[in-house]
Amino acid sequence: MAKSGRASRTGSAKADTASATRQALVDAAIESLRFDGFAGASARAIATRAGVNPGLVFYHFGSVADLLLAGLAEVSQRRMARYSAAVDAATTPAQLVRVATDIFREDLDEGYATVLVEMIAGAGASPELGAQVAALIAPWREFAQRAIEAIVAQSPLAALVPVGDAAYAVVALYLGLEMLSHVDGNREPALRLFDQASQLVEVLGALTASSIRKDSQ
Amino acid sequence: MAKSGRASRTGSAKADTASATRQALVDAAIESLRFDGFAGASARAIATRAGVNPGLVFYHFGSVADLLLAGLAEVSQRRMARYSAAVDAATTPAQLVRVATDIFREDLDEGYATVLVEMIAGAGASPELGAQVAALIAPWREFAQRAIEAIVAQSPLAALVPVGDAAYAVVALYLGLEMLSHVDGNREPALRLFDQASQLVEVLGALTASSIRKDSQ
DNA sequence: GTCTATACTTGGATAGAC
DNA sequence: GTCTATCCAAGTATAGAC
Repeated sequence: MAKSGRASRTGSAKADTASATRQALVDAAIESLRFDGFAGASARAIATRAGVNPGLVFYHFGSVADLLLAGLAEVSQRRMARYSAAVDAATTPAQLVRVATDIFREDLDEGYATVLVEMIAGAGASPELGAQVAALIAPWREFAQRAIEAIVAQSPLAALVPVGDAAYAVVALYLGLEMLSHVDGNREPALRLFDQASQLVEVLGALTASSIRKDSQ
Repeated sequence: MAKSGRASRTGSAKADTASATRQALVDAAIESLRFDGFAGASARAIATRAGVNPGLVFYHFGSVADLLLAGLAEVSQRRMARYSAAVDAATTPAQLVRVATDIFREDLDEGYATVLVEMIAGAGASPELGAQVAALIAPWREFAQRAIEAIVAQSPLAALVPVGDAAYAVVALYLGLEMLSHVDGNREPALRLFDQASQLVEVLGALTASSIRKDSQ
């Protein structure tokens, strides 16, 4: 709460019904992407979930696509805050991967990953929408790149694969794991891979530490 | 040609117009998934591409979803033949990865990967369709697993990650790379990763060979 | 058996009410 | 400024023509 509270440009005293409607529509758009998919996320479907008239989609957002983009932007923002806080709190690479695993599990269970996948797949047919979705996921590539840099910092691994390419692969893997686990109705194989990545990082960390010890002898 | 030629159960001499219609619809469904996306692949859109009456979708396939599944099955079958032949021809792991890279490039350029991604993402909202799509991609997981087994055979790597999980990751990565490269309109980063995988396998192959030599000394 | 014309439903968008 | 009633286009599905 207290996010945008009252105080719109109209300064109306009547509890800012407009921004309440906007927010209800954005929340409903997210739900609809999750449960109806991009194909089923129509103005009617979204408005029904929000409990408002379908016309309000167009009044407040201009088009269904723009409302869906607002939904994706909100999910992206919420999750970026979550991931950022977790990454800042982690002190070792192994900790970082473990905490990322927990948040990824949330992404699967709460449908955030589904929203992202539906928007990317749905936007493929439209160049304009595609470009806007691409702009919204670009920060995630950068975020992944920073996280990877933190993991491989001062490690001989850094030279093996360019971190930009590695970040690209990590984001791609994230998307693919969501798709497979969602269509299979089974998230276990995906989570197992995260656990294995966690172990791999621990092993690499130990190797790097010992090689650094050797170097400084 | 000469695939099912004439000779339907009716035995009609008039060039089997029915199966020609069916094939035109399946081909159009594939095109529509590729260019219109799952959301845009309506009976009308597909029938227009095929140059036939929309009602024929329902006469021949019962529903749009079933026609789309037929399209996916056809793409899957065509590509499995292509991949299988290539894998059989490759004699070394490095060759295998290189040849897989070439076919993956085809998958991106010819839209086969798009068809798969659109169907998986589109099927997410419907449990029935989801299960059918899952059944169609299961053979790909098995195929990936066999290929990975061939690569890591007699290698110490085999013990690091279960091949089933590795196959799951490879398929997920394939799907994610298609999504990212499609939405970005740039396939280069994805192809670069394949090249790097190719180099990695060559390095691992050399390491394994030398360790085997050592073992047998 | 194959296909077309058409009925019916849902979706996108806006003119006008409040 | 906010919202609703309503119009038109597009989608699904089938009854009936050939």
